[in-house]
Amino acid sequence: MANSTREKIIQLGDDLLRRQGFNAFSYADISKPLQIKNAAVHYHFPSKQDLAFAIAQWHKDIFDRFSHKMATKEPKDRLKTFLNFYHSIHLSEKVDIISAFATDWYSLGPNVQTEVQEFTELVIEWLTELIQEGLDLGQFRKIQNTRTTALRVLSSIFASTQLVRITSDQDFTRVKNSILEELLN
Amino acid sequence: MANSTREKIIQLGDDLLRRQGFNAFSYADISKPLQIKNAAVHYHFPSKQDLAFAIAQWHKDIFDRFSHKMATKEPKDRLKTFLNFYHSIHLSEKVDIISAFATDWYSLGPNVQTEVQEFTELVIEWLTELIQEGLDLGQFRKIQNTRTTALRVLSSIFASTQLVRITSDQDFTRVKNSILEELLN
DNA sequence: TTGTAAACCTACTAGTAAATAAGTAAATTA
DNA sequence: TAATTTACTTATTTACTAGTAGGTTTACAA
Repeated sequence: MANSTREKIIQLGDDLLRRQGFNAFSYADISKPLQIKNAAVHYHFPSKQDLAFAIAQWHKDIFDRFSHKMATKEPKDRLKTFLNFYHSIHLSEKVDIISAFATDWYSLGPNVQTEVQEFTELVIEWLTELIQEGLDLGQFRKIQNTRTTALRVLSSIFASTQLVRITSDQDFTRVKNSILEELLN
Repeated sequence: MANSTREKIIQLGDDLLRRQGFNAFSYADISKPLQIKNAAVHYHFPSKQDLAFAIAQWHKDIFDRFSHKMATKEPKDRLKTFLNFYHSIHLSEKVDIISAFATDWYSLGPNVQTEVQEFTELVIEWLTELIQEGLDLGQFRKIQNTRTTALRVLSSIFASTQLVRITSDQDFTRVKNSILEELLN
């Protein structure tokens, strides 16, 4: 059911959430492009919170599949793929899903918040393990505590998707390369 | 006129913008606490864009005074003061003004965008100069291109004000100390 | 063939959003 | 003192918001 209405709503909702923010889009912004009625969106997601929850869940699923597919690759390549993934986000004028949820944090219900927290922890742990493996294999340089390094990689990269909206495109590439240079031996 | 109604509106608007986002607060959220009417807010700021513009301008003024006051201090102390300033932001459950504007970027009119761009460039340049001076004085370690370093400091720190909403308080301190350790000799 | 459930639609409500028109009291200026 | 301006209020308007009640179509199962 890759192209079911439900799936289309989630994908478009995700797009709007990350492009404009949770409070900047309405059910009409979803129903119109999909050529369905307002009520049809409410049929699949009774409240906007339900939609937010589904979007968070969707990202958890995607990341799960991503990390499984990457499991066999070596740390260096995993990091590069991760950074390139964020590069594509920035090119599509969206921001990272974590920072999108973070800015609208106080508009989210408790169950959505929990889901986002779980997803974020998943990403941080994945990055932490990646860095630890890279260190063990001698591919990476030891900088600081692994979680701290993971946090700095994550925050640098996702702040960049926001910052480049204001400054210039080049600044993203700068930061991206700087992260690689810093870590790689 | 530090406590004029106009000033109060700007300060409360700034607070709401950075706590909830531009599209998550209304003129009622401003008028009620100030015990004035909706229309009184419109008297000072005919449109919400005008308010956003005034907030951006306000931050430019504040930063201007801040950088003048800091001009005589040495790079190391300037950086520490800068980081502590962001620490206080995070403690007040707000996010940095730049990232607040960045997330709601496509809700902003062109003149507001220009104002925000000018402010952001001001901060980046200030940081770049600070780092360059620190290097010249031998207080800082050379890592990369100075602007790149400035961008990484800025993005790390302001992403952290968002990220800690999701993860934990400790994570902010981690990142903050990591920035200092990385730069300082 | 009948029953049922999924996936909608039509039509609506109640509430809230930004914004405006017109009026007023108090202070400032000519 | 008269005229004007500042800083509001009262009272609306227009447009949109999330959300709902109830009806319709389609497909599939009993």
